[in-house]
Amino acid sequence: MDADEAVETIQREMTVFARRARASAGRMHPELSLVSYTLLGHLEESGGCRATDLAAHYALDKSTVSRQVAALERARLIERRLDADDHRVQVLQLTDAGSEILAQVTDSRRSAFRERLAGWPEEDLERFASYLVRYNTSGRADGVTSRL
Amino acid sequence: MDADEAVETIQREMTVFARRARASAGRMHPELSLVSYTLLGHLEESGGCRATDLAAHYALDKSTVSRQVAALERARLIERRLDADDHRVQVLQLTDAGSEILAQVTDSRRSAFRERLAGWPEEDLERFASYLVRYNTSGRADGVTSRL
DNA sequence: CTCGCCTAGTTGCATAATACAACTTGAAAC
DNA sequence: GTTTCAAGTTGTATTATGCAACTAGGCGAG
Repeated sequence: MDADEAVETIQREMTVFARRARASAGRMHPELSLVSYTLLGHLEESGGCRATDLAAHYALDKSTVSRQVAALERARLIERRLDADDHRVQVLQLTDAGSEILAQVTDSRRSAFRERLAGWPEEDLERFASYLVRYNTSGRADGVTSRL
Repeated sequence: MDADEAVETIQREMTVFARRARASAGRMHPELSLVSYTLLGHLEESGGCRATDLAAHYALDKSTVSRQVAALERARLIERRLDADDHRVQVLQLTDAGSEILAQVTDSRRSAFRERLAGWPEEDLERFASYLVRYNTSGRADGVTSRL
């Protein structure tokens, strides 16, 4: 395999993965869509952020994020509080219930991944993980170059 | 990083990728959605297959595939012909126009990927590609264990 | 052969995610 | 102060999707 072929394969396989993820995300966890799940995950990682940050990170329209956030708040999984300095800004944070649900979904997804990755040598797992990180961080997270 | 951490990272990063792909797929190529693109791609790879095969491969409902296929046929990108042996079966194949469009979209996606992967050592590209292939084929393509 | 069952595909219906545009409100610049 | 910009919300339309009910063709048991 040469570099061109490798790029081609990466393109195709990432697309297949994305396609399957999209098709099946809702079925594993009807209580939490892929979108909701990733939004909660980002809130956990970041320790709280603005709706605009979420929109930029995932290349979503702010209206979409607004509605998702509203739904998550209705479900008592996140809370909003007004930023003390700038009253336009709502800082979003996980509630205890949100953290718990997120942990549950993460666990069950992890089981599925573990099963999928069973039998891989540890060295390969670690290299695969580092490649994915490198790939995802190689584009800026503001949506400009992350549109793949 | 130990194996558990690696699995965790792979899970998170694959999810981020899937999320971004979903969010932005339609914007790069308004003329061909991610779904349509992958369906055409599969037809090219397989050299023609049934709607049911597409549904199984991507874990989609047959009704969804039926409608997508109808749209692709309306756009003259694919053709159906009845299987000679089994008249329930429609074999789907790319038209010349379909092949051409697919090639164009593939090219432009490839450019974006190349840019994204610029600077990666060839060795890493090849290993990344092989990991993705291994990951995607580790589940059967019939949707039973591919629901990630 | 015929009846019951299976498979491939279509269509009706409801839902969810999404984008875009118009709007509100608050901050900041001048 | 007025204009300009940024954060969010809401109205509207579109699209992808799943499920259920349906049609039509093949297959096996009797």
